[in-house]
Amino acid sequence: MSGTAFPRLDSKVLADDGDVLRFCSTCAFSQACLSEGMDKSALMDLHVLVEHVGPLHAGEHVFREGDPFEAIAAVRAGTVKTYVVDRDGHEQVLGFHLPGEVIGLNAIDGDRYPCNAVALDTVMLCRFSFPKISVLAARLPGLQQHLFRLMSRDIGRASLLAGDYSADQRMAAFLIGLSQRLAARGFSPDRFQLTMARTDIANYLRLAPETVSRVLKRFQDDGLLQVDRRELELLDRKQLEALAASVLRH
Amino acid sequence: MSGTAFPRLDSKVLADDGDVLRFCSTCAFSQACLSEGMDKSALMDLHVLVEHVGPLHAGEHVFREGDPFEAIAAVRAGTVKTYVVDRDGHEQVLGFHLPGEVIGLNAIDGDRYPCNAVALDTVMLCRFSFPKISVLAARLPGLQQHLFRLMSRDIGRASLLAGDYSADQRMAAFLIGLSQRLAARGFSPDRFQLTMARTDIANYLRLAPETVSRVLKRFQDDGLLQVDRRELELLDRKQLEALAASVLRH
DNA sequence: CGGGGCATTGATCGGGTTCAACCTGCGTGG
DNA sequence: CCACGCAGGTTGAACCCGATCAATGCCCCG
Repeated sequence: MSGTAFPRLDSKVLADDGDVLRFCSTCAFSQACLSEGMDKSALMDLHVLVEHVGPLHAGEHVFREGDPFEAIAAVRAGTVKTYVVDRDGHEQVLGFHLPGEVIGLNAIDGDRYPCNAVALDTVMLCRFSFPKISVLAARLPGLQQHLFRLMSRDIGRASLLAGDYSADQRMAAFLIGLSQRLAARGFSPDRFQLTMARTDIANYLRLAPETVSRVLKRFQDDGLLQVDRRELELLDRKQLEALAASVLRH
Repeated sequence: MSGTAFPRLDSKVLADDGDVLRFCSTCAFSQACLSEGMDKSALMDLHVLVEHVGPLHAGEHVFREGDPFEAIAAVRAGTVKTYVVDRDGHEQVLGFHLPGEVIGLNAIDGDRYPCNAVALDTVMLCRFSFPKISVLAARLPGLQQHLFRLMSRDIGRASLLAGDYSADQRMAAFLIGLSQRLAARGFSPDRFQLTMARTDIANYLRLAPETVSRVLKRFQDDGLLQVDRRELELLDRKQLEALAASVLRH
């Protein structure tokens, strides 16, 4: 459980190309590239450099801070938490990564990962060697464009939570954001699981765990949502969106 | 003063190639590309698509939120502030951009600029058409790599201030960061001008302007620095760095 | 049944905001 | 040349949101 999963390559899923393609047809990264103007043969080039990693189980690390940077990865299933730990041992959660989202982009500047990435539940990944995908991106404008966009999006996303918002605004933005991202991947936007612990949410939103509890409770009392342990249902999306608006900048 | 400077092209500086090169030899963007493994002829390709913009004067905008995105720009001289304004009119400062730094990277995902960029003093820019530089990046691995690194760096930088740090830590990190970036561009790391207003610093650090005043005063009383209006001298770098350490993650 | 980790709830505390007044340098016009 | 105005900056006092500390509750798993 303290080992790192990235170096390991689950080679049997690479047994034959047909298998790879079948697997990868569900990989959102490839699909997004397609929509960015890549043709079928280009997609083949992309697929041959994919390594399928997983399943990883809750608590297993994808990579750790300081590991040599070689690859980015697209989440295919599950949730990955990225975080850093400061010298006094406090954990700072950088983000939660759902299926279809890419991790490791913040490592490109530098030869080592600047943060940890850990599976919160059972996680499947597509791993892309960064040197190789760089070379490929030079040949495939659609891929280059896609990478540029992904990184640009992360820059914007990172500044979102930097604002000085109230606990209510932060929590609403977190829930609405989660809902939207899940919806984009075909999951229900109104009923979903919080795959992360309260303390993780708190660390991510820069709040105390107690505050997370209280805000969720108040939201429930006010009829905005229904929460039971990690099961969540959004009841008044309008009002939550209104709260989240200034954070998400609609 | 309410117009946008980006569309305008100061064509006379493009009169002949020699002139462009002379101008651009001071452009940090090109220099960084060189160090990223680009050869001389590749640099020429880069230079022919540069447009030199400026001088812009304090208060003039480089671009505004919602403007169609066409180009990124490297600051050659002066300071550029990027910011957004939320619906209730509160300004949120995203960053200050010194000579050698690139603005507009967060616009790549989307066809419009997601923020405003304004000159804080007299500013000179190198403007790079993004479609053109993308095409060029596909031919020049060094350039592609450089763009990837720039964006990756911004992702990391953006999450820096997202942590919940004390006012002292934020201010120290701001000053040390500024000092380091100025030093990297050949300016004095110990004596420099705060080109931005106190309220800008406050908005950037998510503090009240009053807090910025008080912290600066206390730092001065404690002998950490000397500040007079916008003139600043760092006196005890060690201690400031110690304060800033957890923010800057050394 | 017992234990341990996570979550909730209550009481208190404190850093930073807010509100308000005042200061200070500088440009402007009489 | 000085009075005025004004924007940016500073200082002081009260307040408030969220943190912290402490205790209790609740599941899940052994």
